[in-house]
Amino acid sequence: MRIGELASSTGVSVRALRYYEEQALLIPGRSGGGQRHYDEAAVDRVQLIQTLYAAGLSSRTIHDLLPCVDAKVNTPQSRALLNAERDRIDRQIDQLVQVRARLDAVISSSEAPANGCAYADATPR
Amino acid sequence: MRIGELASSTGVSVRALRYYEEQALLIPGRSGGGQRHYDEAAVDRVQLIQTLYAAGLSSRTIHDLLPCVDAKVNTPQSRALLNAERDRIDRQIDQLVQVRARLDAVISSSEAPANGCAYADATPR
DNA sequence: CTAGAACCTGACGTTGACGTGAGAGACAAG
DNA sequence: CTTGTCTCTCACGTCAACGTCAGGTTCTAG
Repeated sequence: MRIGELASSTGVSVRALRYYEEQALLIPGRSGGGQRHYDEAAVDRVQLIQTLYAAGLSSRTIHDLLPCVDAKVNTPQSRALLNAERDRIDRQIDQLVQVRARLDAVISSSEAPANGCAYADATPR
Repeated sequence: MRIGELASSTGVSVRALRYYEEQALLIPGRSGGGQRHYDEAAVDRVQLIQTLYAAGLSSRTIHDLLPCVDAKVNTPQSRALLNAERDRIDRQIDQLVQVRARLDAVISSSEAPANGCAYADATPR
């Protein structure tokens, strides 16, 4: 499949796919006149990349981790990287849980009907 | 206290504190010659701001939410914003938990001693 | 009063993950 | 063969949360 089809079937932009190649995350083949050609597996790969980006990983980290996720290479460096990222995500989850709890506290107190909360006028910017 | 003391007692940079003021997150008083002057409560406020930034909230969102967290105002708009951010954080946590699980799977399989994992040569960039 | 540290206001630089044209080539349909 | 759509490669623009440098001012210790 060509880049446009992969883009529409994954929901990411054509520009993003070219960027992934630039970052060596997803290297397509080339057909005759130089157009990119992706196989079916690219769909899952793109979705994995998007998931990792959404988890806050950088292109560099994703590039280093993908071979591990593919379970093809396994070096001391890659294990260290995996553990480091796992710990980072762990801390990030803790942070988010704390913030969520704080927001929940504000929400429940503000949604309690007769708790004396005053309505202020909106202050648009 | 002046900006330098607040900076060192919170761990954020002087530049960041000026930026917070620019974003209307923390407005200090001014002394005579125009120097910023913060009260003690500013320390907690700065730490709250940092926490919210760490949770991925934007300056704009934090600006809109701070009055709610202060529990002083309570409008339909603010409640909608609170719920929206809470849901966003919820989804973000889900994402992170999934990625963590995936990394854990890779880690446990790669750390299993005799599983036939091959050592590849490092591919530095 | 004076030196030096801390502070002030612009204003441009940085980083990452793309967005957005510009100008030209590739490819399927008729 | 032509037209239209898709694709190509530069290459500059964007946005957020600051970093950093310049040139000038304010405050504090001695």
